Amino acid sequence: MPTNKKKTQVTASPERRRELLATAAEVFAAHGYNATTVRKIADEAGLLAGSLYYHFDSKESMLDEILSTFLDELWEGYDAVLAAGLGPRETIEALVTESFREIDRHRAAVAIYQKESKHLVALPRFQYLADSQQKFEKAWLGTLERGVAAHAFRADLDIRLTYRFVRDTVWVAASWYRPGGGHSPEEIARQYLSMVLDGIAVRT
Amino acid sequence: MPTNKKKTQVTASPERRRELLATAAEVFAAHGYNATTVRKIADEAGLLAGSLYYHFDSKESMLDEILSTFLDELWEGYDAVLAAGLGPRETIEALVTESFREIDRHRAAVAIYQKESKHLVALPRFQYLADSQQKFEKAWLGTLERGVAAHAFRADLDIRLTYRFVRDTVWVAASWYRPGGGHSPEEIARQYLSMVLDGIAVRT
DNA sequence: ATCCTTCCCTAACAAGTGTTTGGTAGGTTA
DNA sequence: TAACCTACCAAACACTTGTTAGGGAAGGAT
Repeated sequence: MPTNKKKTQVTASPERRRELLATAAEVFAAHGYNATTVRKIADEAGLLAGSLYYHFDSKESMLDEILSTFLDELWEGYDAVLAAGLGPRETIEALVTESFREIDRHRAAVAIYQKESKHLVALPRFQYLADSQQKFEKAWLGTLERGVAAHAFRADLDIRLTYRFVRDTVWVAASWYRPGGGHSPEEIARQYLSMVLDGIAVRT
Repeated sequence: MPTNKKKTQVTASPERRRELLATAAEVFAAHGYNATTVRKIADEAGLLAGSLYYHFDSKESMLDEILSTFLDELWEGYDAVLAAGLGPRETIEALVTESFREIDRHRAAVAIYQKESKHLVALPRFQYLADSQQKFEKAWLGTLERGVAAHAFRADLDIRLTYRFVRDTVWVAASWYRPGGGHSPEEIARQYLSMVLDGIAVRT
């Protein structure tokens, strides 16, 4: 959650920044960060490569700003859920629903995060990714443990495995989810929760 | 399943090829295909960049060979399962178990497939990726539908959403799975199936 | 009219990219 | 010994990469 200070040596309007970051995020998500040239971003945005450096001081800083603003918003939602004092099952439900809402709002950023965070975590500049991941694990794993203790969740499952499955399946949805594509985030969350909580098999 | 013909203008020993492909796959999986330079692969393998071109005719052809051999082996296993004439639930169980076995055997290739297949599908050279995905969807979706018809699986879930969830959750495991890390593929499959089929909530 | 700020362009840079060409050490075969 | 093959190296190639420097057009403020 404590992300980076955004020092840009420029007077620029924040509106234009957001526009450019949005198209950059789109391209990053579509082709991957490394495969994305700064010229391709500029092309998509309708200006020349060098002109991007009026708004940002490097390609990496664009990525940085995309990811950090996404994580800031994500934790705003998560913290609200965690502070609500819900029971374990209700907390899981709220976290999942909130996650799908974030995917809806930051589809590109989530896709980038999914693909690149594994390498970026090593870089000092992206330290906040490691922090976020740790906080993330603590929240989810803690809730699952609380649920097992309260006999809301089964005790015979490996809790770390369960955590990984739940976590990954939520976020990979960003790779196929398209806003306005028939399913609302809440609808997807409902279906997903129904499957994870109750299973897909018919109860006998 | 019908993959590429492997024309390499060289008399080379297939043993050395497999060695080099294995290290290339490792590097691709760790840093991503585009971020991986051919010099880094050569470095890791203990030779110079140009020497790789004695064994392969391009960086892309290495990727091609890695993915196609993986998919060939995968479909060998899948086809055997699908031809066994099992019931829907047993088919799902067998497919999931087989998938985790493939992740165990081809961890690097699966990780690469996960990250890169989305872009590669567009390239004519990797047409077989699209074919495989279609066949994959047909097998899984068909089995799920069969299960719903036979009252083995719940009828109130969106079957396409369920398919995506199940599919993704299986394969993302490649991002954290490490062979010889406490959990065998069969153990992971068992836990995963228990969760997906019966849910994590306590039955009331 | 002058100045200043904002936003972009032109043109180039140094480094790194995948790939090719020609050569060569060392073992195998004739 | 001579010819040959395998597997590599050394050095360069053409191109792409992220980034920078200097300039200029448009418009508001003075």
